[in-house]
Amino acid sequence: MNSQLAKIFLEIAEYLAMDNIPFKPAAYEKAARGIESLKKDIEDIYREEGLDGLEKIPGVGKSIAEKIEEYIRTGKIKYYQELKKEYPVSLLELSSVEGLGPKHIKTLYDKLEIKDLADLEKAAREGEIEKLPRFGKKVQENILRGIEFVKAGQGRMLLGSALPLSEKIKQRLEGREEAEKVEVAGSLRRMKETVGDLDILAVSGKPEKLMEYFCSMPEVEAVLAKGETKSSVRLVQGLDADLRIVSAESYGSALQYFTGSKDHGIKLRRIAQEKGLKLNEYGIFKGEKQIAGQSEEEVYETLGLKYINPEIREDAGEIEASRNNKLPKLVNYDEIKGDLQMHSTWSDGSASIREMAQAAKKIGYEYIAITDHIGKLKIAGALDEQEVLGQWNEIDKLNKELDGIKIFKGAEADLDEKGRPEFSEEFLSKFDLVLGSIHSKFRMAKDDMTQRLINALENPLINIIAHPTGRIIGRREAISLDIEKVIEAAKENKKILEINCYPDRLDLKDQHIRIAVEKGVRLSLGTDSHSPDQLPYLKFGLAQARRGWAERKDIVNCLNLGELKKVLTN
DNA sequence: GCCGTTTTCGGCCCGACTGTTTTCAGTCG
Repeated sequence: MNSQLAKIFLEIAEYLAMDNIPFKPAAYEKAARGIESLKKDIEDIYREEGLDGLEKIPGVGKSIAEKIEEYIRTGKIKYYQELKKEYPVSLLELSSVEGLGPKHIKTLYDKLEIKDLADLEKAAREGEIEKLPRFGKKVQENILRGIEFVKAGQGRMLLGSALPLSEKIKQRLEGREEAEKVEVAGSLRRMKETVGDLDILAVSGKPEKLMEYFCSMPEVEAVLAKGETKSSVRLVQGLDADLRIVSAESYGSALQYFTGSKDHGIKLRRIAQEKGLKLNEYGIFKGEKQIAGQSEEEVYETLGLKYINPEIREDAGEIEASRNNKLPKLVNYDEIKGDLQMHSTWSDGSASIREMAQAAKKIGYEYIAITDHIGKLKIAGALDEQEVLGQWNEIDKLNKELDGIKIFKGAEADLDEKGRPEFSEEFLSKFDLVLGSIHSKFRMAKDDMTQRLINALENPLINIIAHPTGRIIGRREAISLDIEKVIEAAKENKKILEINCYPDRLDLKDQHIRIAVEKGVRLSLGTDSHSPDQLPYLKFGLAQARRGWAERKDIVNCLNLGELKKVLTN
């Protein structure tokens, strides 16, 4: 419901922009972003708090709240349908083509009756588009290229894939003598779970040379735009990358500007205005004079703010917290002492327990939990009781033999439709820690599913709920769940919720983490590694934790061995 | 249409690049 509504409002924004109506498009876009980043189902908000609740959503006022109400009640929004009637075009589909905006789309419809991607492609191939006023041959070619890109289904890339790619490009640029400084900005620096493109910032005394190199890197498939300070390329990996070059005195303000988020930046510039200053990517200006901009710290300080970590720059209260000196002290990577979910060859992993433990020790961990699947279900080579005994035997031996790393006897127990672990209670009580997780019956009704997890949380034999919402980014929807009730149940039963670090899971996600943190529910980080090379996935889960405002005290992996044992036996 | 340490009206972030034009509209982030 949330993303459906967000899409409708984005489309309304496009319609209004087509007619050159000022300011309203930005208002609808902001409302769409506000709805998209909600922590709760918008239907629940409406049911519990009515129109007043809706108006509390950032960017939503009286008029849009009423439209949301109308949609929840009738499944339709009259205003939207009238716009749609006037211009029966697939707006979001068309505007997903790079370089195609509302004005062009209007012209294309008015002159050529182009309604969707198929119409667009046909007209472009037949050479109709270049004949239009203010269009030309190049526009037509760009449209055809853009259509290819959309059709290739290239959308956002997982953080887990984009981060290594950006590192590689960063290293390439850093290897050039004309590059004085290179940094990856954008949503990647904010460590969002997926990124739409790579934003790279550089300081250089010879920008032309660096631009030239950037546009000719082996990863570049096509150059979309090339200028003195800004270029844009399409990478063979199916992602766009932008390079912006600024001078050293503008580095901080440029980094701030290109890191975003959009709403965070807008609010900062408003604050600058209120102080009679101007903030842009080149610095903070008092009249013509630059008074800050070398470093991000300086930019925030000049605006009367404490430095804000990139992960929480979402205009979700961080600016107010910064002003009042109430920012969280975000959990750091060097505070992590172990990994609490991984698999071995005993179930579906590809490495032995010894190999996993040795790799973990090399990272510097104090402990790991081996959490192979157990139970009757044949998923992922689940162990039966006899096999569990064998595994414990091996873990006991390794714990005696290996110094400096403790291996916990863990298990990932499948939860049935009532939230019961499918394994004997006698055995479960002997594990050091038990993860309960859902691997089947993903489509239960919301109330039943919520109760399923609450039951599991009330079970004294279960310590942690693993990947609580079951989503797989880009492939599987999260289970239908009242997340607040689940978090509440975790609190009441003093249980732990997992942040699964696997790049396509990241579950709980940032917004859920923030609710858990606010309620004081403890969280665990588990990579769900199936081989040693996956242990570094921890940083992706940690990034989500930071995006959810988690501090050291919120993450059980920050406890030392003794402290953690105590928590697990409670 | 939204919003308020200039509050219920009058503002609304800011600049680079492209392509089609001879000064700028459109798009993007």
